[in-house]
Amino acid sequence: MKKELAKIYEPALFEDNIYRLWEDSGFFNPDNLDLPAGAPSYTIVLPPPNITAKLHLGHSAMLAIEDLMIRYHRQNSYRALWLPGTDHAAIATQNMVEKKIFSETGKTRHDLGRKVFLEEVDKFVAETQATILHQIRKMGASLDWSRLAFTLDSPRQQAVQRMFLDMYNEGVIYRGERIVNWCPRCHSTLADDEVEYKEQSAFLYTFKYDPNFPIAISTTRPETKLGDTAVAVNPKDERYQQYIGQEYEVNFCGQDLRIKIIADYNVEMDFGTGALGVTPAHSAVDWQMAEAQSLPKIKVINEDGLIREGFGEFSGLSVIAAREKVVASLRNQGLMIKEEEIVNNLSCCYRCDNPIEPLPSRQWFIAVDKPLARLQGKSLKEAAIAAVREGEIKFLPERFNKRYLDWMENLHDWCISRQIWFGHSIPAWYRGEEIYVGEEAPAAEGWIKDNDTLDTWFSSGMWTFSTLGWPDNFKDGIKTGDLTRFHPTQVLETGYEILTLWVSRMVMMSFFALGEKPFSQVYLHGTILDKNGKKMSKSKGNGVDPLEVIAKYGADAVRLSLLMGATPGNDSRYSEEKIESKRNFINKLWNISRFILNNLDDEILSTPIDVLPEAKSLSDNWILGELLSTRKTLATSLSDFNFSFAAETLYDFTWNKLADWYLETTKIEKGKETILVFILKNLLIMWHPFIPYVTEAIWQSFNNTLLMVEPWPKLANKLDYWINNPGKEADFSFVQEAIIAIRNARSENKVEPARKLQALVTGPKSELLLSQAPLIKGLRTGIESLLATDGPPDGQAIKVVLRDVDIYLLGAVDPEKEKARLRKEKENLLNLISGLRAHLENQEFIDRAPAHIVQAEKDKLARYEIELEKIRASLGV
RNA sequence: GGGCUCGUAGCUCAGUUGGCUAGAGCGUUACGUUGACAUCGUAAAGGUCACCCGUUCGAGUCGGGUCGGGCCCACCA
Repeated sequence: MKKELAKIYEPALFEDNIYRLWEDSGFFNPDNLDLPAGAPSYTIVLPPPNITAKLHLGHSAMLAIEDLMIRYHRQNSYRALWLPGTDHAAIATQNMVEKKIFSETGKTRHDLGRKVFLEEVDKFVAETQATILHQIRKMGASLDWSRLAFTLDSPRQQAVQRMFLDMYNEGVIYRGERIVNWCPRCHSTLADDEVEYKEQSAFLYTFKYDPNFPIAISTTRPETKLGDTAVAVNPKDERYQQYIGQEYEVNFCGQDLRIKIIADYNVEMDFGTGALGVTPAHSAVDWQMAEAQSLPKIKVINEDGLIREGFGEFSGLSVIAAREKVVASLRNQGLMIKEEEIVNNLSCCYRCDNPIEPLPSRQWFIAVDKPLARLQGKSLKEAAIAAVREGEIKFLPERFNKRYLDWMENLHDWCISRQIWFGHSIPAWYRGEEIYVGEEAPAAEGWIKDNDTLDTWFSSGMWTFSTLGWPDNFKDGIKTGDLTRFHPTQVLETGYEILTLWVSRMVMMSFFALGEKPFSQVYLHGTILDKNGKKMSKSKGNGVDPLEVIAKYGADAVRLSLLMGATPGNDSRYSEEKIESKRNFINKLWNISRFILNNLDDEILSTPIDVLPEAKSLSDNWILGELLSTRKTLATSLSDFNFSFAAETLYDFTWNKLADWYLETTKIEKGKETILVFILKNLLIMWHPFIPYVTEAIWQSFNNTLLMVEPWPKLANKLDYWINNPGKEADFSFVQEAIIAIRNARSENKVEPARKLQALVTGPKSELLLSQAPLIKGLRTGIESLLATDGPPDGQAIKVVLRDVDIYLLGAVDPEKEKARLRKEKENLLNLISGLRAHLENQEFIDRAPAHIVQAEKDKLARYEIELEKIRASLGV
């Protein structure tokens, strides 16, 4: 039974009910879809949002794009799985909760203790997670909630522990030292992106270690020079060639040092003296040089930012105090050559603003260069590079291939341990110098658990397979269950800013665990900026709450506004006007449907959808051709990830072709019911992945089935007929141009309502129109001759008629001007033709270009030649 | 410093491997409608496609350079 549609579409009245209807149907879960056994899978894992805060518009855009892909494939008989989840975001979450507790109670995490603090974090996580899941549902996202995951829930914890053990046993995970960013005040390490650089003025001191040392060095931190073991120069620097490889015993401010002169390309020749004192223990770059050259590493500074024991008068001093003392000593000895004030970047803690101290520290690492038997001798890095280079994994836009490969090729071992409390624990135990790795502590006494946790990207790197039942679904190298059916996934859709942080890690982790890629295609979306092109952020207060705009305009309008005008990898701007215009469109679609449904009865509505109705007039022919070519464009643009273009094509068809023209003709011409119902059903099916709510709401008013699982009708063979039908374009322009002609002709008199003319002029009722418009005799003859033609009308013929009509009606066209225009056009065509001929005679082009391009060029040439003939004829040549 | 990217109408952006008179939405103006449509329709105005040079029969599109935004990475010891 058909239900009456209201005059205005009010999203709030429908959305929640429809979401419930979808969810209750069970079809979000691909296991419940009625599909043949061999149906291909289509899997997307949702990039798990951080549970630090509620979602913003960027997330909404992500959801809109992914839901579009999933719904489209679900309709088209794929085993479509979209897997939801959230990320524990270790550091970010811990900071958030620490701040919250501190502002509420004035207590730090140390005051609470590890256990109580983690309970607080869990409370926070539960709250935000509920908010986030609610927001996701409001967007209409068709996620399979039965598979909901969290990077720190129990199945994921088991997976992470197992991964750590496997990697450790394979020698991929090892414990080693490296320079970390240490905040002496917070007593914790900082990730590279938590370090903030601040410009400050500092003194650059140039001096010699002692009078017998041949080279002067420059530094802003003389106190660290107590730990120097080398001086590095650029290998191309002629000044120092003779010293390279030599070793010197020096006494620097009372400390005996052994300094080797080494060559390294990282040294800039024109900075300072072009010679760099290498302090392996207190500079990341120097550490690398020391590793490369096997230099000893002397620790000078301790975890409190004080000079360590064993440095005589300097021991126990702060770095600043030690610096003053060293400088004074150098001045006294006459070793100081130059002191100049410069501006440099100071590394600071993002939390407390204090300068950070690079310190060596024992950490857990993943060896990215270790050859692995399970990867046929390739290292993780090599496997991850090969997958992209050989095209197994593709990026969109393609330019991110380069960024990925550049980053991968320069990748060093990945430090995975973090000195924070919230996160996956490290399954390692220590007793003195002994290390044991395993989930349970060894039976013997005295073993102490590793206190650190894992980098959050360790667990999110496993996201594509930890969510599909790994490791239980992976026995003896063979995938079972969900892993067989859904891995590798088809598409990873995410923001380009986490390409290196996340995407690259997923590739390595998947190759290690399963020996296969995690996904085939990576679609990278841009960032949603505010109206002025600025990033949205809490501190600026320019963020937009998706729930608010959904409440105001409906989820469909928000989705469509985020999909249209957004291209992969490019940022797009948010504006409320844009949402408003999409809201208006959705209402238009509602009213188109309402208009059609009001003119139909129940029987016709049950017409099978895969029966192409018969076209009885030019306008029928035209609109069906447009519908089917729109559908074709839509399918190709969707498979090319050209979402914006897909939506625009459909939008243009719906509004400019269907509503503005065809529906108007049906107000005059009756008997279009079967065509209208065919168009309406197809229209709703095609729009559904973009704007699921309104389309489902309309569909439900006259169907018992769910639009969500309504397949696109099979019309392939018919499609070609309509697309190749040359009448389809002509009819439209013919009508339009006729209207213009009529209006121009009658500008002095009263004008017939344009839309009536539009309708009348196309069909059998044109007689009526013509009798009312005696002025347009030329048009009449034209129409009559066209109507008399059998078969599809010739577009060119229509154009010729129209030109005649134009000239006749206006009487104002200067024949000379027209001739001049034609001459110019002729000139143009001649140029085109000779160019195309030359092109086609070029053997290189014929050999190298794909066949369809060559054919297209040939077709073009043929068209131009025909056109040229016509112009020649009208010029009387 | 290295790399990437963008510059098209007042604003936000399309422009599908170079092709006929460069498009859309919003905004502006005029006229017409208000029995599918918080309207809607028809039209108008508005662009040296940042600039220069080159390749080509032909450049918004390809190459080189200049200017101006944005992003990423590295980082001055």
